[in-house]
Amino acid sequence: MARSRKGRQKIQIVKMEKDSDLHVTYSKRRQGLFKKASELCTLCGVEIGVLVFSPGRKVFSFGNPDVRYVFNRFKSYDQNPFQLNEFGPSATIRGLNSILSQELVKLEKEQARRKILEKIRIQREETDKWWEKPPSELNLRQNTCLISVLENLRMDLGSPRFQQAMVPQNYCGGSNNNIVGGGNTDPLDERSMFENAFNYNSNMMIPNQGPTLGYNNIKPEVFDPIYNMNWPEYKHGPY
Amino acid sequence: MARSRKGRQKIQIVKMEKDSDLHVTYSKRRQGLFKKASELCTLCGVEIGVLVFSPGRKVFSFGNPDVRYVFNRFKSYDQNPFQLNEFGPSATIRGLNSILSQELVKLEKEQARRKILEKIRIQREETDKWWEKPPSELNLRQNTCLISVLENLRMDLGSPRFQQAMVPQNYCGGSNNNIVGGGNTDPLDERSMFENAFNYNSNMMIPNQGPTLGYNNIKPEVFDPIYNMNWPEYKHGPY
DNA sequence: AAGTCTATCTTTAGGGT
DNA sequence: AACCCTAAAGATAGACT
Repeated sequence: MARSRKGRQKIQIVKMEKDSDLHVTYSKRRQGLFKKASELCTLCGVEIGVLVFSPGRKVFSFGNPDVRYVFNRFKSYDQNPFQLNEFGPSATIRGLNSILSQELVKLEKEQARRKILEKIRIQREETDKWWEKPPSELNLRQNTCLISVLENLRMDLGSPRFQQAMVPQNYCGGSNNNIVGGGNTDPLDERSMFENAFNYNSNMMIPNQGPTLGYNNIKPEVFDPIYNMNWPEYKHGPY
Repeated sequence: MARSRKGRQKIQIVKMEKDSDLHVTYSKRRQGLFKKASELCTLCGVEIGVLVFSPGRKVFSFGNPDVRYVFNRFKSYDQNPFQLNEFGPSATIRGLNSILSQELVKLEKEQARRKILEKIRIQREETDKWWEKPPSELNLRQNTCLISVLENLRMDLGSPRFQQAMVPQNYCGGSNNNIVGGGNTDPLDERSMFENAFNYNSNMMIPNQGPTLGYNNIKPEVFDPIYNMNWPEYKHGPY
């Protein structure tokens, strides 16, 4: 109960040099950003997708209704020559413009739905932890996956980067502007790695009412990956 | 100089019903969101992509270094079976994991650079306002574009939605949850439409130092579309 | 539609546990 | 790393231009 703590200090908006501060600020502000996005979704009923690659090269996302959906919607705008290309649409076809994009949005929605349903179907069909089975029990797709993993492993065995990846190392900050840089969490901690592997949620807290889908005030065990994907599992490495 | 203006009032985070309030709040908060994203980029040196589809179905984006780049990076994570798939990577191939994703990131960077350079090349090669030329002067690509526009125009001429699009209308809010809804800006204002057509910036103000590329304290005439795309041109319809 | 103003709400830096 | 706490910084609702 000390009387005068320092309180918030003004900071310059420049790259933070101290690694531990950067960690903390990153986590706090990412959470803040997602909250703002969530509020904007709810207040204005808009669709938003946010992707953040942490300094540790992990992916965090916010999406309403879903990151993939939002970015795919963008992609079709991007590719639709009548809506937006580098020349812009002719003034003579402006009425067509809105119709086309409306149809595109409908189409996307349907396609996205189909894809999701198919994914769920496949997921149910194939049993858990297939990679732990003997190769003879794997289907073609799983075998192909395993084979190429082993191929690549063989090819990369001599590489110095592989040696590096095999010993524990912490995030190495400081060197800016190089997204390939940075390290891993301890690769010897197999349990946490294993848990990281799944599409767990990042325990995002949205204190107020969140967007239509995928959020609520409760911390769910697992976010529905259809509506929100946040990698990796929060507890084992948010950074 | 009235002594007591109301000041900020607390609001519930629920869909705003009054259309004019929603407009204002959307604009203010979108700006706030982008600023937060920008600050996070700079402070922590991370890569962020944000896409917002306004209630009027227009696209606004923030990206460091670029929305498309960030999404593509995400996509390769998404598709890379060793990094993140619905099963998760086997614990036995974890070292390979980081190497693969590092290589992928490098590859993406190179590919993105090539694409951008090619785009610039094409853009310079083809002259401005090609659609105003007689068809005989157009190249194959431009002609194909024009033809399909006309084809679609013919097909849709009878549609009631086309008739609608041809008369002025304002944004029609209220009906939630339907991204296909909403209207256009006045289609008779050809000048503004024409200006909208290009990848103009949305005059985003970033008071503090922005991310590495594409931002500064000045309001530029045209944002470099490589680093930031904000549609449509702000002055003629940000909503 | 965008900018200004201002009181007030919200976020967060810096510290502690 | 993930919480807590507090004071200050920052964002913004509401009103006006």
